[in-house]
Amino acid sequence: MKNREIARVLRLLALYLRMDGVSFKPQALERAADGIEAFSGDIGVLYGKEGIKGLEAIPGVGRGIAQKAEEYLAAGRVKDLEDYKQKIGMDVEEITRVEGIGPKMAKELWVKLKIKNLKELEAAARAGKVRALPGFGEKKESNILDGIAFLNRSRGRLSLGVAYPFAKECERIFKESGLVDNVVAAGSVRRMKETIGDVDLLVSSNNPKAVMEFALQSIPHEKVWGAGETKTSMRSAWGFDIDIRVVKKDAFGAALQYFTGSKEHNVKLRARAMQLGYKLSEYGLFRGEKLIASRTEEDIYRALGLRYIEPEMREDAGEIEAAAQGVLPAPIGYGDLRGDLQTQTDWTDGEDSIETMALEAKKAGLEYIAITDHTQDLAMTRGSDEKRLLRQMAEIDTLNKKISGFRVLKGAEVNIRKDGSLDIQDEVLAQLDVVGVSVHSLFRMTSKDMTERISRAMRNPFVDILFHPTGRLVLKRDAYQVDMAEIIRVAKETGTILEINAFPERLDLKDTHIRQAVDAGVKMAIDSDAHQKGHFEVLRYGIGQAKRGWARKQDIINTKDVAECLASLKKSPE
DNA sequence: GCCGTTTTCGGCCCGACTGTTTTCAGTCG
Repeated sequence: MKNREIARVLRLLALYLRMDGVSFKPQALERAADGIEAFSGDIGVLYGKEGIKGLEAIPGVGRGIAQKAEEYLAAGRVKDLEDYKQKIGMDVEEITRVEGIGPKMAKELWVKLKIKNLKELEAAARAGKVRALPGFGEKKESNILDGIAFLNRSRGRLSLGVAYPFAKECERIFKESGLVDNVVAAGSVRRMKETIGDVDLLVSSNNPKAVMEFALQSIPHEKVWGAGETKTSMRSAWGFDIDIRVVKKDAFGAALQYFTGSKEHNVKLRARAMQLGYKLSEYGLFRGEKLIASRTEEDIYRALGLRYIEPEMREDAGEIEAAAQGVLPAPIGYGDLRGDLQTQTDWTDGEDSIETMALEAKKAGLEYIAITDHTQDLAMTRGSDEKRLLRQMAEIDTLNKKISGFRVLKGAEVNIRKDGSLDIQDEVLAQLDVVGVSVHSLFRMTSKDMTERISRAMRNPFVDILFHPTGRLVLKRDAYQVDMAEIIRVAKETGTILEINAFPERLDLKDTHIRQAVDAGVKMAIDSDAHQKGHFEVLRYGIGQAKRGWARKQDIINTKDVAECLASLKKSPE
């Protein structure tokens, strides 16, 4: 599956063109990259079947870009891009990851200082060489160092949204090989951690040698770190490391438990085993030489006197103690959501129509969605004012008469202004089914000001849900300064729902905040924040975080049917 | 380079913020 590789190539080419000051072409390339990434099929297969014409059917892809995709599929490279790489010896992808540095400044850094990578940029900034460049200055230089420090903290980690699909793709490749009894991507992917260091693929087979050979052939990779009889490590073509381990069928459960981690969970679990007179390892649970359990994880936990602990909860956050006392809550399950309370459409920055989104959500097994397009302050998304919002509401009424067995709710993602007021009048908010609010500007306030700003919005009697409450972007930007304990307290006091935004670059609330909200008895909603029809699948990442935060089905309002869900929102005053 | 209830050429999301400026370019969302 080369969709993502091709999208990456197109985006990189766009970056180089921007450095050269080329206009419009970069947008076209980026749009095409979006289209290719959103395309549900395998672009290689599509090309094999329908050729260039097939590629051109993807939104944003015309003749020119289709030919680039063709070139990549055939040769694994695109000449235009290789020429640029030849000419500009800077890792532009890496440099522009620093917040505040775009293609133009990257070019300046290359031309004037011959900076090739992050390390050299950091050195130059420390030496005070960056501030001297035109358009740069002291403040910019210090922001660059901050940005690099943030990147270093997350170095080498991938977002769950990138790693998970590839982990599943690897599982599929092995399943279809016919060589294995079982295959599971263990490690932090299985625990649904928000970022992933590497992927541990665990395979059971009686023919390890064949499996290892198959791995080297079938997983696209750049480099092999080591290839032995039962373990192969490589740097995948997707840019992260994969370990593939083969174990015997009888020991699969023990190995799965061991390689799923977390390390801290396992340390505590082994200590418990020791106290009970056992020894626990990746080969099984033993009493002396005698094997007690190894076939399944359930067998092992049961033998240790524990209720089964789901992978997402294995972080040594009190789960072993709770399981031992029989008070570990059963977390929400992946099939429990019945609705989605945040989606965007082509009325603003989404790509698909209200109807397309509704039909796709229905196909994904949901019973209702709220349409929550942006409001007027977000001019760049063509956010709605009151008048346009009313028109959209009328359109939704018409649509609901047309679709059966599904309900489209009228909503909005209303902007919270600097002083905590909203950019839509209360009279119109009163007519919406779901009012979400969120912060989209002025992130650099003091914690006190930001907390007051958001609290004031939550106190509005028409406001139902606080969307992505902390504003963080995974691996990209820290949360704004805000007192979450106070936000949770005000949510409880006002009956405001807190969102678990499932979009992998947000995952906001994060797991630890979810746990705090659960403890405080605050209700939450898991939303996709879908911007196109293919995005409903991200809900699983939100559910994963909810599990990590010990949220039960009853803590999440969109596990209920539409009537009960609406009843969980604030009652709009008459 | 794409695309078309503005349709085969001529547009392309656009306003706020930041840090650098003395009138603005670059970045971000």
